[in-house]
Amino acid sequence: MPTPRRAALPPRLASAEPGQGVTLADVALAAKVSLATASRVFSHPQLVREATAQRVHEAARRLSFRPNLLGAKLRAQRTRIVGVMLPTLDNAVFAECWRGIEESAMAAGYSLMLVTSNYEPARERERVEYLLRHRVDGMVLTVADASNSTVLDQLDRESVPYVLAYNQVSRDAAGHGRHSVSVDNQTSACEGVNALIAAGHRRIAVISGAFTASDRARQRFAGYADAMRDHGLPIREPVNLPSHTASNAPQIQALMAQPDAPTAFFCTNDLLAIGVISDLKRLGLRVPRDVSVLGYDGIALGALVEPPLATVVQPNADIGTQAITQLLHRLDVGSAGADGNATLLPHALRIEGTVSAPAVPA
Amino acid sequence: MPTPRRAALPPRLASAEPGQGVTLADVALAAKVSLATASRVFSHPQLVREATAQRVHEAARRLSFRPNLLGAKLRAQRTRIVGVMLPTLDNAVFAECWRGIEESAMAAGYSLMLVTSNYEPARERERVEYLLRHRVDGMVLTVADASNSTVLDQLDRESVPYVLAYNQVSRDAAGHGRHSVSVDNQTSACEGVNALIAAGHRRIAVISGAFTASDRARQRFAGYADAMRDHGLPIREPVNLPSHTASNAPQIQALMAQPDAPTAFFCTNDLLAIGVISDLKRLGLRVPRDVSVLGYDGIALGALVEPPLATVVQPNADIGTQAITQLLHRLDVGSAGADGNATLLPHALRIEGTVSAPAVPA
DNA sequence: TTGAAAGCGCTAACAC
DNA sequence: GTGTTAGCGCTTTCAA
Repeated sequence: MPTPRRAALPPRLASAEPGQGVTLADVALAAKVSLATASRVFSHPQLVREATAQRVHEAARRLSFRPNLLGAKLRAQRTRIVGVMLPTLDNAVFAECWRGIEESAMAAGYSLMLVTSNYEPARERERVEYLLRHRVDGMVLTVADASNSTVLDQLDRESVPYVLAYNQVSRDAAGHGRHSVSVDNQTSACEGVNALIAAGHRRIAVISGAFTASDRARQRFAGYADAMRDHGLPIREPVNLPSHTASNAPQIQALMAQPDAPTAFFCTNDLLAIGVISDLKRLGLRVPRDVSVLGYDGIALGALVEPPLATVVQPNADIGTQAITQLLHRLDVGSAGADGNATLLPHALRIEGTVSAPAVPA
Repeated sequence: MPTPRRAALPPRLASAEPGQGVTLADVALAAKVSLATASRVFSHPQLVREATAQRVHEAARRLSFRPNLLGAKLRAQRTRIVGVMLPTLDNAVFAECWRGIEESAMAAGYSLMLVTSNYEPARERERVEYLLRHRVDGMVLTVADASNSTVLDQLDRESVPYVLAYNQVSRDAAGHGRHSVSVDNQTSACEGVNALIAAGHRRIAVISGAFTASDRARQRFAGYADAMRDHGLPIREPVNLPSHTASNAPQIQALMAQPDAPTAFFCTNDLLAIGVISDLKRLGLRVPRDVSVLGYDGIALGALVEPPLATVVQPNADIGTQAITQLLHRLDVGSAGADGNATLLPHALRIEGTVSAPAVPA
């Protein structure tokens, strides 16, 4: 029979589970110190004498004391919880990013609360409100469109610290104070398309996710346009595909049936690229022999398929790590007033596998 | 200048942000009701007169009141937070599962806290302790090995409600009271391999993740063994690959160089299968013409590649949905004593694409 | 270095 | 229906 704690505790379930119901007060009592001292042992060890701390630790161990973070958070008016909002985990880009975030946050003693927005602004608002109710100290998020986002406006208004991941805020936005961590979408996309051009392609089409759902897609298309313009090549209208997972053979087929069918595709993300490659294969076309395909993202999976996916690589885990690190730094140091800075992480080009010279040099 | 709230609030930062610092007491004051009534308006609306409720809502709106969940949770001794521990999000299986979990939990008014264990028992223990400190009401988790898991033992000991996802607890474990939601790994794997055999294959090899890191892998191998034994075919030692992402061409090559090289591979997960297919292609082998490959998981990506990945499909989002639903039901109804029940969800076979008859009928 | 005491924001008896 | 009151578990002045 477990030692009965406390004389009588009517509304509390008399649990036999260790840790359950054992409070800091119990520990203090057992260690014959005050509640305050017991608390200090855990939050400000340097303020308490070594011997005393030992006694408290010992008592805590004996009672299987497990701190109730709720009490601490409520009182401290700081939750040490960071809210994370990502569009979806179904795209490996964000799953990889999460890994970076989780690792760094845990190491820094912060907790996380993850929500996904599914690229929908309405859901973004709902989820952000949810995070706010949990009194997260700050947020790391990727929004559909950073340049026109009601959630970001709200966060700014309420001065909730946050760092954007993947969304690249324009440098000249003049003091909106938005922090972001991303690659340079436009420049990197431009370089990718340049590589396509260097390989001999002149008829290059863009397959993209919905522009409204992703400012990245827009920026990457702009990079494509830059490259084409720089080389005096015709800029084609992008093909906006709604979803990653559906087969879009019809659209691709229509494109390939035209007399000036593209010899290369630039897809604004890797998942799209993988789908396009399959669609091309189903049309009897070989990649890269008949058509080249360039993706964007650098998800691990791309290196796993054969031929490996040519792509513009962004450091996904790093983006997460950097974003959370910057946020935690701001939270800890409290440089809330610091002006927004857009961190640009280096990207890389992986031009191989699904990209080669066009069959018939244009 | 914003209307100053409260006479003086020394330690509190006089913030101009809406919602920040506005408490239920402020709302009660503004609505000229007691704190208790204000609280009831939100938690037990049926206990308060309509007109009063209106006044409170109005005041809340005017003051931009945002409930502080921390206070509620601390007092209520129920957090309405569920901890979720998954091995990794890098495998789409779990990312898809998360979607199901998030959707259902949000709809039911529960919050989530996600952690990943990376298949490491040590990290499982650490992360579970972390969740426990947050006083989650229960957990949905996938552990490396459910039949030998210190975290599960701990959870049982502390009678923390939980439901396993993917881990399939043996039915005859006699009252350990473990709840789980999964497909029948062994049976489904057996069926998959049977399909391979039906297609004409007799030399079938298994490529698997580390058995120690996944009880599912072991169960699926057992299913393979069943099928082979049933047909009087030789059971081969499994090839255990450490990671999903690395190329394992050497091992595959060695296998294929043998005189009795397999004509088909059964991979215990889809990611592995995709890697194996690439490795085979790099060896100059065509899939499925020269070698067939069967995966396991049914991740969306598998249908996206060409040829589509033949696989044993499990309902990933459903596994998440069911697991969380069962847990929430237990939390709400409180049938804590109910004996563990292993829910088996239906699987499906997708035999096409990467599986065909062997080139040289054995 | 330690203790006493006052809450953080909210809910839930218990009265009226 | 509504108000009064007593905390949930913890941190943190302020004194000693």
